[in-house]
Amino acid sequence: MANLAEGGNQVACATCVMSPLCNSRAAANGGPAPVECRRRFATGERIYAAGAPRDTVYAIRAGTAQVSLNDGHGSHVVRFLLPGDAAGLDAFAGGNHANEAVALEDCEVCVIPAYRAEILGKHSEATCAQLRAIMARSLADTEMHAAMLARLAAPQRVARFLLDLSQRWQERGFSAMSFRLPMGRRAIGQHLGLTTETVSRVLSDFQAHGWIELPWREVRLVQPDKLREVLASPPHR
Amino acid sequence: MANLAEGGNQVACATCVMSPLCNSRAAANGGPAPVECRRRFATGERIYAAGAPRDTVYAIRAGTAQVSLNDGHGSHVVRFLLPGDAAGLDAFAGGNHANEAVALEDCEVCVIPAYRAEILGKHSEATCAQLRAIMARSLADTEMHAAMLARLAAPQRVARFLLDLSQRWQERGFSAMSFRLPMGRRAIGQHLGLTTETVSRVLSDFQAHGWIELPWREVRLVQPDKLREVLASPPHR
DNA sequence: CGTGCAGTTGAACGGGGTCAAGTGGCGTGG
DNA sequence: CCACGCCACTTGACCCCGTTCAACTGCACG
Repeated sequence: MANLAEGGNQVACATCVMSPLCNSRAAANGGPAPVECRRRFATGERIYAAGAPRDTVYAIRAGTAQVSLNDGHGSHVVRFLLPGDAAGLDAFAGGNHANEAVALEDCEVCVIPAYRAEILGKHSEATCAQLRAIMARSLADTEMHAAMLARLAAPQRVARFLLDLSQRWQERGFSAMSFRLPMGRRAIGQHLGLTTETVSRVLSDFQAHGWIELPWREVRLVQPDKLREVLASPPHR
Repeated sequence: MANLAEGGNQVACATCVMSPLCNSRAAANGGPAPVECRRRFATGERIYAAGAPRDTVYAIRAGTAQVSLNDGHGSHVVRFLLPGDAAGLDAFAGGNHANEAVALEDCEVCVIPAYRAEILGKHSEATCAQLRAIMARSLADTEMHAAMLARLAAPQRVARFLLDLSQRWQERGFSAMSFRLPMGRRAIGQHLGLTTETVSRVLSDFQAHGWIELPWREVRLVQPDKLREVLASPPHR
C-alpha cells in the first residue's frame, strides 16, 4: 500500500480491474502470486514496446499512461490508462505486442506474467471468467471508440473525451468535475483523430462558452450538461 | 457437413476460429458439446440484437454477416464476418450485447451458449487459452480499425478494406483475387467512416485506373500491388 | 408499368487540415 | 540573476477533401 512520492493518483487495489485475479482463491490455494513485481516508470518511459514478446499483462497502480499503435507513418493513441486499468491484454493472442504503452506521468505498475494468470485461471473458473470479462469490456470500449472516430464531428469528439475521463475518474473515487490532463494536445489529437490545432481550438471554444476552465494541464467541467448536449446533438453523419 | 443451397461460402470447420473449442478434449471427456444448435438466418435477419442478454457466442459456418453498433443517431459497422469468424464475444463481459449482428447473405451459424464454453474452459486450460486468444486477436483487429479511421484518407481506407477482405478470403481457401461483396456501399461507408458517395467514387476511380473490376456485387483485384501502393503512401496525417 | 431502392455522377459548400506566426512556461547556461 | 532556446499551446488565414444536395440510371419488386 505504499504511496508514490508524487501521490494523488493512487488507487486502492479494490478498484483495480485486476483485483479479482490478485485476490482469487486460486492464488491462496497454492497458485503463484499473480503479480511478479511492481515496477516504476518515469514520465515518458515505455512500459512495454511494440514487437516485444507478448508474455505479460500489466495493471496500472498509480499514475497514467497511453497505449498507442504505430504503423511507421505515424501513431494512433488507442486509449489512455488510469490507475486500475489493465494493459497488454493482447498478450493472450501469443506472438508479439502490436501496440506500445508509455507512461504519461510517473507510474507504478503491477507486472503479471501471462502464464501466471493462466495458471490461476486453471485453478479457478471464476478467475478465468474475470479475465474474459476484462477483455470483453476492453473490446466493447474499443468498438465504441472506432464508432466515434467514424461518426462524430470534432466538438463532439472532444466533449466525449472529457466526459469519458470525468466518468472514469469518478469511478475511481476522484472528482468528476476537475482532473488533470496528463497528456498533451498532440496525444489527445492522436486519440481523437484530430490535429493539435483543432483540439486546441475546440477546447478554447468550450472555454469561451464558459463550459469548462483550463488551468495548466487540468480541466474543470463547469457545465458538463452543455458538453452532453453537444454530444447528443445530431452527429456529423 | 451439409451445404447451403446457395453454396460457395461454406468452409470446413478446420478453418473456424472456434474449432479448438468444438474439438477440445474437454468436449470428448464428458463436457457438453459446445454447439447447442445450428441456426439459419436469411439475408437481413438479425443474428442477435443489441440489448439482448449476453449469454451466447456465435460462429459463422456459412454466409457473411456484419456487426454494427447503434447509438440512436446512426450506426457504425464494426466488422464484417466471414465464414469461420466468431461473433458476440462481448458476451463474456456479462450484461447485455452492445452491438448487433445481421446476416448479409443467408447464413448458417453455430450457436454456443457462453456457459458451455466456460464449462469447457474449466475442463481444459488449452481451450480456455484459445478463447482468450480469439478475443485478444479481435481486440487487436479493432484497435487497428480505429487507427485506420483516425489516420487514413478515403482512398487508403477503401484500398485497405479490399486488401483485408482479399486476405481473409484467401486464409479460408478462396480466391484472393476475386470475391463477392455481399454488403452494400452504405455498409462499406459505415464501416470505413465514409459516405456511400465517397465509397462509390473511390471504387469507380480504382476501376478507371484499371486496378480493380466491379461486376455486380463482386470485386476482381486486377493489380493488388497498386492498392498496396496507395495504402503505403504517406497517410492523411 | 410504376414504384423503390442501390448505385453513380456532378456541382457547390464547409469543416477541419495545413501553414505560419505569435505567446508563454521552463530548463539550461552564462 | 537574466538571456536564450525549446517546446507546448494558441490563434489566424487559406485551401482541400469529403460531405451534401441533387439528378439520373438500372435492376427488382408488385
